[in-house]
Amino acid sequence: MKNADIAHLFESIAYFLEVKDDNPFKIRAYRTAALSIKNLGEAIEAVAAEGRLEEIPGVGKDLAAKIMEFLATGTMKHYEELKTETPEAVIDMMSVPGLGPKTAMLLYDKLKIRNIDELERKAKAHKVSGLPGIGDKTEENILKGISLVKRRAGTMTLKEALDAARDIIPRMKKLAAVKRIDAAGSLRRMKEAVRDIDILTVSKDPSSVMDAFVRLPMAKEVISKGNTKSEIVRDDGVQVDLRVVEPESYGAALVYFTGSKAHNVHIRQLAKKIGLKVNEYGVFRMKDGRRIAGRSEEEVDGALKMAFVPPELREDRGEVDVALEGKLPRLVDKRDIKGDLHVHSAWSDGDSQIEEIVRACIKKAYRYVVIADHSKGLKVAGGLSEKEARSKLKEIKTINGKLKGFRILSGAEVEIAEDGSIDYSDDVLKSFDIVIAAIHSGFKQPKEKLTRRILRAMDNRYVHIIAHPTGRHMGVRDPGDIDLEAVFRNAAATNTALEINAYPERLDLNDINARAARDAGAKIAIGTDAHTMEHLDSMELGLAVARRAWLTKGDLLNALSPDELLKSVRK
DNA sequence: GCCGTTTTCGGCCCGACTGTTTTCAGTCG
Repeated sequence: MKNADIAHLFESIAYFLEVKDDNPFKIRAYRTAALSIKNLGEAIEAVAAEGRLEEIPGVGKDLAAKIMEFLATGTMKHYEELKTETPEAVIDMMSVPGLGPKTAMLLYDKLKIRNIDELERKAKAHKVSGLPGIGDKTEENILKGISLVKRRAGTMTLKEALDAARDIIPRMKKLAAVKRIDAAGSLRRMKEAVRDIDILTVSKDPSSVMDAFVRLPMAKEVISKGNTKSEIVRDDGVQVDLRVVEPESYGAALVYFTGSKAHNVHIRQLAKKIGLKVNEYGVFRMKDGRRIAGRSEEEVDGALKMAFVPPELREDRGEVDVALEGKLPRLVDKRDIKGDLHVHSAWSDGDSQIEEIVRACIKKAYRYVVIADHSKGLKVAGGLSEKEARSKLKEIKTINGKLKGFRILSGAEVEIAEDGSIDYSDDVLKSFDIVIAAIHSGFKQPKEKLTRRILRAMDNRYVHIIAHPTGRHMGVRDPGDIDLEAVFRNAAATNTALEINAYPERLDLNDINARAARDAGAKIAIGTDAHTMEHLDSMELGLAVARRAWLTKGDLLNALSPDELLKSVRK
């Protein structure tokens, strides 16, 4: 899939044009197109082959031609040209917060700065202050920005962000001055990767809230502290922003600070068309400036004649139009989840005995758990021989005999070999309730081979679920080069479910792919891949991916009762 | 560069903050 490559090229072009001080709307057009292509649920090669490029929102004649050019030649002339005429140092410097194209270009022109280290040296030597429009303050801020860039390890996982927010929000909630408090931003949208944490509050006494915030024990550094907005950096480098608003603006502010930016732009355009203006303070009538909504998000969406859009959907992936029609899906909910479809026990590489897992799952109000230990092919993870697998089945039977209202489903996470065969014989496979097949080696194989392995595994009538289909590990390993559309089609055709693996660094399938898989007719299974009892909590993350994929409970195996599940996966 | 139940040309979301300015440019979300 070349989607990410093309999106990246368009984003780069946007930066180049910014440095050239080109038409800002043209720059926006490139960014819009890049986002649209990232959000695409299918390979852009396929869209191009069918002549549908201009159906992609934000892609017109020009950009369609550039995409075709890239697909045919592997390069884009416009990009290459801009790249040679734009100094790399300027693009580098723009990664420093507070440094935009204008200042970066100025620094490059006047001081011939070649990289960020050099910029740091010159700023420390006070060579930056005194340039036109730059004083001591700006120089100081550049140094602050550089230290921030150096410490910031890109993004954190959704789990890390949730943990950080859950460390801070309860402390702030205890303050008498805090009337309401919510996480906002990409964290509230439950995005798989989060850059900083945005928190929104209501208070009659903002300054005392700000004081308490910057004095939090985990606040290592205070970036800014104002009356309504402050920013801190935690000891682990995570930036946390806190804002205070009036109660009558809380809903509008929550919409605004939750984003996404593309979603906000879309609803503001929409508002304009019907004579309204939306900002972070409310919804206003254009003709007399009167506020008609703002206290709650429902009120804001309602004023725009939209159904309430759940935060997870606010990515400008069609949710605005569907909300206008009042046809948003009822997203799958925590209460719909009746079981975990992928848990490892101490039989292979898990920490816990089956009985302990059962107790933990009963606590979560589940009705079943699939104990899916590794198979003999994955020796490093203590994969079970056929004989051990039989002993495990016996133990499960014994424990099940003692349980009421809860059931252990016997499972295995089996290996998909190089040729797509499975490392247990059919006789062994059919003794399990649920068989999950997975690739654990050879992710870098060529697309055809990798795809064929998965397709063949799905053709096995005893394989019910494909685990972590793309094999990605955020920050460690990119997704394998796989023809996902072929996988989705075959999943539907063979009644093989595809997993949303809820392991924090996996989240695989991701939101976009899970939605495309469902649209292709595939069933989806959330599995935590838990190896410890804490890992069972990752269901929350898998559920977030499912919601961001627009899934309803009818799309998820986890929403079925044990009996329904066993019936549903039969081939 | 895209886009069109107000348009194929003339728009394109909206506001805050900061710093360096005497009215605004740059940056950010």
